[in-house]
Amino acid sequence: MVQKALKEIKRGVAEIIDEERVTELLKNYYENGENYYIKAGFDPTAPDLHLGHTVLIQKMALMQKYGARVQFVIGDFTGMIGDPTGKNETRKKLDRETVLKNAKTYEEQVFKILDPKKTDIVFNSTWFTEMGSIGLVELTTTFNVARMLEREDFEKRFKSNTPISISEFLYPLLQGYDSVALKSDIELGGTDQTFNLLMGRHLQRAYNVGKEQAVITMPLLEGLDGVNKMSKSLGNYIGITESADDMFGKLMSISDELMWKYYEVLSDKDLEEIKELQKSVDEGSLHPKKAKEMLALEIVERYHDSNKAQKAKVEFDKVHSKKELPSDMNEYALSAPIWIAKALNEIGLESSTSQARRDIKQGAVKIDGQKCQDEQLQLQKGEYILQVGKRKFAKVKVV
RNA sequence: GGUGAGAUACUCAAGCGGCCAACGAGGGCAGACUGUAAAUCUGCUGGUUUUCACCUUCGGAGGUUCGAAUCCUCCUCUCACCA
Repeated sequence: MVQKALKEIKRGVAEIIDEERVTELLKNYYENGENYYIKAGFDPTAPDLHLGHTVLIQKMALMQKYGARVQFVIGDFTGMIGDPTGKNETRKKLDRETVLKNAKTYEEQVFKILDPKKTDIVFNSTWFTEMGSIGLVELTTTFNVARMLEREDFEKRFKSNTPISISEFLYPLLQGYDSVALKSDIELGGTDQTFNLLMGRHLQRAYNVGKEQAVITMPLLEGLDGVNKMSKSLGNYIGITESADDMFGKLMSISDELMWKYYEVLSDKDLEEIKELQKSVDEGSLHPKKAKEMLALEIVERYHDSNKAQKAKVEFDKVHSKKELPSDMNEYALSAPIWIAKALNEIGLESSTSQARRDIKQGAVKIDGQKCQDEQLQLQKGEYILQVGKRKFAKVKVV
């Protein structure tokens, strides 16, 4: 049992630090029915969860089946500082109300995956406001600058004389202290978090918590561009609250190479099964598009349902493969006569009339399926279907 | 605290009195090709009830000039070096 659980847990992870401890926890669960705590921290500023986050959350959901209780930490205190991982800009301060609102949004999204009965949502300001400045200074004595500079990005910045603020040094300490306050058994995070996660171990020792958390890191999911990690600010993400059609479409647009990575970290299929698929594609017996469709269906199903997923697929084929019109389009009413460029701008298909003119010149604009050649065209009374590029459609009634 | 350098469109980055709505690269959008892929090639990438025209943009505020992103003054902010 333990081995089977461990095997499933290990799937797709980047690294497990202290695997023995994980084994022990599982054993204890199966033999004595004791639960254990897994922790993961989330930034209170970005409540829009995307598939990149789900890699982590799914892993936690899986572990909930094997006796884990999830400590879902909302970093409302640490959020004020901003994680220096990567090149973040200074954060805006968030007021209490916004934080709570964001937390609510998290809950709604996260319980699509996690089991609410086995999840505790906690705010780290709870213990940090209690800690006080003396406590904070004590916290800083547990670590030294040289070790802090071992962190790769700090080291780089230090060597290149890029400023590092003291508060940035505080961040890993604070995040690590969460594990002390919560007495976590395991902490999960992305590979870029490794240093911060290990800090939890260090601090648990320093504060004599009586245990040291194991660390599980998950690979970072590349975004739709296949290069950068999935993030909201880069706009290369698939949000879990997006409509079935959008989700399906976005998944279909990833490159074939990226598809296999997505399979590995996002799909519930066995690794062997995925290998089989990949083999059939390589041999040519399975069209890569088919393989991608299966992936897209699986994921859309997870966040919607199989019915909607099927519909999204049918719709997708209709619009893109057969080049037919989508079944629902936004409808607009305009008064006649109206200049075509103006109309496109008004209904939001184009950002300006100048842009509309450019697109018309390039042949990107279609009216009722016919390329629009005349940028001066006036739309007279009647109903038209306007299209810009391959994906933007609208129905317009001119009266 | 002292000295020097810089601030240009989504990002990086040219331009240093008229030829500048501003080179180039990345990104984005569109077209061709396709599997709405990827790769590749091509075009576009301030705005305007209408474009061989007009209007607004080069950190901010003034000034010089027929004319300024370019010169001068002050301010704000960044960065580097020294202390």
